[in-house]
Amino acid sequence: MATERYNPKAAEPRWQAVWDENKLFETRNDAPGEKYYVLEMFPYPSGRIHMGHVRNYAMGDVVARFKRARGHNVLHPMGWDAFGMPAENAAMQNKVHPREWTYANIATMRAQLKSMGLSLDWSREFATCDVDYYHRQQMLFLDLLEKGLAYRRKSKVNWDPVDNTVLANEQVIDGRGWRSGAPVEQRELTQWFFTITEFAEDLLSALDHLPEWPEKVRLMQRNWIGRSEGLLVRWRLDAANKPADIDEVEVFTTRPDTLFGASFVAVAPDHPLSKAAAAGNPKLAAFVEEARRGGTSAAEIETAEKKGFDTGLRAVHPLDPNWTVPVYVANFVLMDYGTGAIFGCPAHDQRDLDFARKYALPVVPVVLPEGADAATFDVGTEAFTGEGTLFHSRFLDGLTPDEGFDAVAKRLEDTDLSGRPQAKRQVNFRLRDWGVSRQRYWGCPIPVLHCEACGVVPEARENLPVRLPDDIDFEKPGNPLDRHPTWRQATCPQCGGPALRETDTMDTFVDSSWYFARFTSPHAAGPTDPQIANAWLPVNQYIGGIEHAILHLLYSRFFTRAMRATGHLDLDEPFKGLFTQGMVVHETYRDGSEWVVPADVSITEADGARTATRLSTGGQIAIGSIEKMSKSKKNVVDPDDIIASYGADTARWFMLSDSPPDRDVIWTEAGVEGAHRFVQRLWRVVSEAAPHLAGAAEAPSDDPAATALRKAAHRAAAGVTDDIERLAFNKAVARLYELVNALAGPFASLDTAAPEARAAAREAATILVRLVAPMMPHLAEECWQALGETGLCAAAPWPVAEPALLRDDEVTLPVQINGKKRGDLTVPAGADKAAIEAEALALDFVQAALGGQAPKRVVVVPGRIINVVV
RNA sequence: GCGGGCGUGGCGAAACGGUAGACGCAGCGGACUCAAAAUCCGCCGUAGCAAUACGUGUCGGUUCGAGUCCGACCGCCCGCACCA
Repeated sequence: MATERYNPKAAEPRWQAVWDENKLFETRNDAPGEKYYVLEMFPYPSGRIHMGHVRNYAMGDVVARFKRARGHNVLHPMGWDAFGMPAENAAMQNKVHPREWTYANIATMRAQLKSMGLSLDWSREFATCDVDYYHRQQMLFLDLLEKGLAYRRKSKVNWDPVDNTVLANEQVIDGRGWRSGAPVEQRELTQWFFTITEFAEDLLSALDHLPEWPEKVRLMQRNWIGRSEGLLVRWRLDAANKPADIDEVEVFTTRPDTLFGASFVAVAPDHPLSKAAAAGNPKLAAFVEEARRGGTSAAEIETAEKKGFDTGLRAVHPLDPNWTVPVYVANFVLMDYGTGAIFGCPAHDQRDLDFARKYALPVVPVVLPEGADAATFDVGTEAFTGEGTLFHSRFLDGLTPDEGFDAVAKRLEDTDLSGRPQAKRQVNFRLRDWGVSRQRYWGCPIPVLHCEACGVVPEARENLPVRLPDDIDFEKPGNPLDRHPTWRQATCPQCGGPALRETDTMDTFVDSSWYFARFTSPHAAGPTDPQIANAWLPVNQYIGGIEHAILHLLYSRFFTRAMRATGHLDLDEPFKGLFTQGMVVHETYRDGSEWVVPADVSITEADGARTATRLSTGGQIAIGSIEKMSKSKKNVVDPDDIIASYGADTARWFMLSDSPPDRDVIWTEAGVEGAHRFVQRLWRVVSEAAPHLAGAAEAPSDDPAATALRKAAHRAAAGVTDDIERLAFNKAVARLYELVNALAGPFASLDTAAPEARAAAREAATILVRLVAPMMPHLAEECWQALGETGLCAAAPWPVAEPALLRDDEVTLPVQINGKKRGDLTVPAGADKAAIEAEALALDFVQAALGGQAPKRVVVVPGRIINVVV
């Protein structure tokens, strides 16, 4: 009997409407069931969704639907990371207000997401540019300010000359702005900062307690935080020619054990000592000036030649008052790491060695590699940084570097030259405070005022929100808030006098650092309802791209701690489980120098060679490498097109099949068609069987055919459950193909089957449909209905496998001779080793291999294998 | 340079130390059809008619047994990189 083909175009909107009407995915905070919070990184409303979104949200939706079916109270919200530069760029290019542009994009993208049939709670939706949201963010800012977690200081900043704004260190990639790609310059500005460094130690050590995070991400964060243990050591300046008001220079070192190999001290160009020394030395002043300016771009700094200038000053060795070393100003010493001063031990640090060779400074090895001869050991052009034994080091001789570290620390901590210890242990971090000031319009205004009388004053809470003005112009570069005629004018909440508003807005990474908390009570008067937020958080499963491994995830971890400090949350870690999915990649096509979109390309295959024809011209074009879908290479496939021609279920299924979710998936037309074939096949198998299942008996019988069906279904249930639990969607997909393959034959002959066999078939069909439902929810509803099941499949409980059906009565074991498989042996499931061994040894081919001899050894692993060693 | 990951058919990939290649894509053969599409059945690592042999980047090791564990090397991908 032929059935109608499944028509997703009709079915998908219909089921989406039914779910909506039933408010199936609206989550009540007090609903029964263990809470489970699934979250995918919310999108930036750039205009349209792309395949990366489809993959991300398909995965999250599988988890959400699965957990819901398992009886959890699932929170699965969606919102918009809506502030940011592209809206301003659009405003400049198209004369459209950023707000209009943003909300129009949101409307488009919301409709696209809805067409995917995601089980989202849209009642909790918000955009970070909603006044409601940034109002709460301003409250948070004032709380942070009050607690000393936000502060203002003058600092060198990364200035993006194209976007005309400041960038955080994290936003500078290879010396270029992460968004504009322009070489970043260094400028000095007064900026707002969050004290992320206060939490450095905790942010680092807590990584050890995030077992459900990818090791890769934890490692990247560890490196970013960059903890190093060292010693602060004060070097007195030789009294002979020191500057009047500076007596000493403090250096930070992680290798105090190599102090006896010291041959110079170097300070940063910005160091007070540089300035003092340059005062009476025009040449030095010129060097300092050049070094400070020298290469404003970070890229230049990295490749810049390492240069120094001898100040003529001498520093006294902390362990020998009669030993002095020259003090240099060096362009590679950074003022904002450690103390801005180092001592150089050329033998055991490559950079110091290069420097010493260049300026003819002594190179004295003090760590002897194992096996080397103390009398002859010398470093050539390569510094020795390995383990060994200290020598040429007086009281440290014979110690290991670690022991030497401790010995020096002890000696200098105790030494008391001027009423203070000469050194102290210190832990330094590479992590810097998070600069959040942005000189942009389309962001959350920083709610402070500048009063001539009172200085920087927080806006009064009753005056919040500080709203963005609507009437702005983007005719000129720079920050439109700065030149707004009236917006800046305000009243000082302290003295009542006139004050000017801060015109910096917050980095958009602030917006995304707490949105997951806001979702738990999106209408709360404060930033969160702490009780509700604490009940939902941490997010059980967070899913997004690896590109956020440092920025967004580190900021969110900090913000969660900051929100704890300000009483809005009571936890440290926002995301218990993190999954970073791979990208969607596609072949590229090129017509001469022009990239061609896949929709304009037809691929033909003959004799293993593939040729591409451009549809619009009929000409043959080149097939290029497989790359991340991007507008620049035009290798993008629009999700709308796919959904229109195949349906959302096909797109979802394809995204989940084939590639493991953490790896890149290659989007191919053939793959999508394969996925769609399965959609139709599943529909055919179920819908053609359905009429025969209506009259099924209540209980399945235990005849072999019925049991085989039941076993197949229950095994798949156990396997798919396990796979989804581990986010191995590709394996779950494979298992479902297997199940359908196993059911198709028996289902085709149901018209002659006994009622009991039909009962087994019915059970298998309902299990199959429910297993498929998280991935292809519309098709599942359609099948569910065809099977005559009541209620919605999306509300049906997850199938539970019966353990009895997962066991076999008999097992077939491979029999190996000397580790090579030579045959099989079928034994009862519970057979003991001795019985199996006896049976195996009686096999013809085993006897033949033995040739009358006794086996050297027989390995029997019940349920696994038999290996006869002859 | 440092750190991490990965190398398995034509392709995407499976495989608690236990039958390598499940499942899908592509391909090949057949059925149905006037024909095509769709669908169904079968084949599909290499060599060989076959029995069989050889096969998980290379070389070595551990083991009754290695894609999996250990060592060395080769290649690719990703992250970080004046951090004292």
